[in-house]
Amino acid sequence: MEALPTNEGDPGSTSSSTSGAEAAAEPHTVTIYDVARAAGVGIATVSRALRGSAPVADATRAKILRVVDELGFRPSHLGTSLAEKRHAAAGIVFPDLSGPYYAEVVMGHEEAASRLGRSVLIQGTNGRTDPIAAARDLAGRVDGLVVLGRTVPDALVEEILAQGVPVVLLARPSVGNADSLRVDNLTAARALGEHLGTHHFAQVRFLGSPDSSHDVAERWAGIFQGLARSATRLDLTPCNLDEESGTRVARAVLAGPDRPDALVCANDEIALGAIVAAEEAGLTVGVDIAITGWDDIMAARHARPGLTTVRQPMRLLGAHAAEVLDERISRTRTTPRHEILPAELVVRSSCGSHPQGDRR
Amino acid sequence: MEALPTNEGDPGSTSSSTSGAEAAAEPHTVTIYDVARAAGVGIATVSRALRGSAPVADATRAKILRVVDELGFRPSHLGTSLAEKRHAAAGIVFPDLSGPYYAEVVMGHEEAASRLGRSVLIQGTNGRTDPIAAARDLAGRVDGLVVLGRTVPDALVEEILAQGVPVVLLARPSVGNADSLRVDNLTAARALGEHLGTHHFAQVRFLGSPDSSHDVAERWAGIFQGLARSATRLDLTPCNLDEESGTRVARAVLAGPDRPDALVCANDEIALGAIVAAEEAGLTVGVDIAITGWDDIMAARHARPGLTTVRQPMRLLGAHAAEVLDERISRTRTTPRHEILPAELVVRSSCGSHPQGDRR
DNA sequence: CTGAAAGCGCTAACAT
DNA sequence: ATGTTAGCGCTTTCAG
Repeated sequence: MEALPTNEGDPGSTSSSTSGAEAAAEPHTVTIYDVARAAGVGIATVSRALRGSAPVADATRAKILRVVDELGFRPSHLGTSLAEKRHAAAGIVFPDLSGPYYAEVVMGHEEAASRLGRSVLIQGTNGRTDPIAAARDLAGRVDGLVVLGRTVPDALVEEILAQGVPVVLLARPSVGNADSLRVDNLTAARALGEHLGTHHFAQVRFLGSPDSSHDVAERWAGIFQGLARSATRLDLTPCNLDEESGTRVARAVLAGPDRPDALVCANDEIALGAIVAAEEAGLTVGVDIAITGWDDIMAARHARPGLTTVRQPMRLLGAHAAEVLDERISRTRTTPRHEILPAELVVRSSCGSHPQGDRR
Repeated sequence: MEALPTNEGDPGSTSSSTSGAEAAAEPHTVTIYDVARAAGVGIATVSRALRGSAPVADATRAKILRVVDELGFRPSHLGTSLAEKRHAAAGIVFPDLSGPYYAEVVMGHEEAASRLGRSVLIQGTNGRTDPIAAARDLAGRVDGLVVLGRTVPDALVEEILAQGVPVVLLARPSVGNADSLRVDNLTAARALGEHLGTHHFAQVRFLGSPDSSHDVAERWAGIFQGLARSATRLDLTPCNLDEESGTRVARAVLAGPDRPDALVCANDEIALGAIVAAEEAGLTVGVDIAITGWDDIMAARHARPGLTTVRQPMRLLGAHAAEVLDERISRTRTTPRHEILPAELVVRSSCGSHPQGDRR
């Protein structure tokens, strides 16, 4: 297996031990006082020259800039922030096992927030002993917070809002006067349900736990509605949102009584896991059994058969959250905004239908 | 005194265990002074009671805690940090098109850093107009920085180190006395090369740009070495590290003269893109042509045929960086540490070999 | 146009 | 054990 030689006995000793002398003691960080003194002006003038908050004589400014450059002065963010009473940063909290979905949303957010001149702090709530404390702490270090899913309890959201920190809720019902962004799961789920109904499946099994997340609840409801008119039977088997759970649960479902001819999974990871289980059981996915996912993560389109799924605009969701948050932080808007982004049904061959956008 | 419930109706009320007086429009954020006054003590005592930095009489502490609760006091991170001269945060910079690889590393880092009591700031350098400025800015907001790839120029790394901010370099040659963490690309690449050589491929084509990244350079070198003893011919075609480029470049390569019977791609995304191109060309991957990737991202194992690749411990890389950085920040260690983590060759069927760890 | 000085909120001596 | 008082580094009146 992995007979890969780690590395030689040689512990990276290599390294340039540098000249040891210079790298060591940096006694005094350069402050605005140092610059002022060296330039023969007051600190206020330095501040003004650097941020252009007030007119400064050209000569003075030139001198200051030169000194700044010579001394390598970098204004302390801490000092600035304390004085300005703002962090120039936004935070984003995301839950549990962070799969591709959360990662995409976070990255999308970072890109947009960065463009808006705000740094972004991320905080997962995985193994955190106290996720509540972690979220509360984060709230104290940012000018605005994006909360993904049900990570943070409503009470805490209220508390954070009361502290004056704007909150944007993603994929979760609104709380207080927080903004919210969601994807139209219901419509897409209904479309998926109808699609399956049209193709005359006899027994559809939903893999997922509606009470574990609002998103999943909507998907389940939509599927239910979409199948309402057909003669299809619809059942539910609870399942966590990870691949391993998908495989395990699907394995049980396929081995049990009333074997369904379609597995509608709450997300792509479950579906990909289910595909493994189906193949194990000797079934040909897309022929003997239909399997669908949700999200359209990268692996969904590379799986064979291609996974029929519902595409969520993950990066956009994160990016849009940054914009919505920005309006609140900059007080451009003070009333809550609630938006619902559309999701798109992507039919590939895992559900046996005529593939569309699939390459096989 | 400051009870002026002038604001419009129905603020979330519920909230804290407060006496309800200050719930509405709080013009004045609760500071340590407010607590001290309300508790009839000095601010130092409040500080001591809250952080346990010195003994405080039980009665006093109790009173303070009660007041803190009533007023909903939360120490300002800004004030604390400025006084302590530390941010209690680490930063991580990652480059260009952030695919699954970077996301995994970042998430792994977040989890470990959080566990070490440090928040994490992320900074991509995608569309940033000025990535250098972005990185420099980040450096000013953290106690330590992780730099992924060649995002940040050496000179800037030196500058940041000189500011007294420890830096851990990931997948990149060390600079100054920064720590570095890398994956043993060379050994794994050699193993892959040998594997291919053993299977008697006639023409191997490497898809990737060795001069674009140190990692890619090592992979190319390793493949070269691994194939040295066989009669296999090895060529190189430059390619960016994304899927679309993979498809495009592979398309050209497969249509051109000297069609290779094996494509060794610099990462999984290129490989997945190449698979698309191969199938378009009517080739059966794993039979007519071998295709291999690098990283072992999620899609690699769900692709059909399963993608032969080299698994990088992505999350571990990020997590370990947090630990290495922590030693520097806490000054537990002052000499640079350079580590090389092992990578693992994962043979699946995309290279035509007997699958291992593949489900088909 | 520029300087002195008063904060921003908190920690940590230094005195009691 | 606890209060007083300096900072931490910067922004911003308030006076020239």
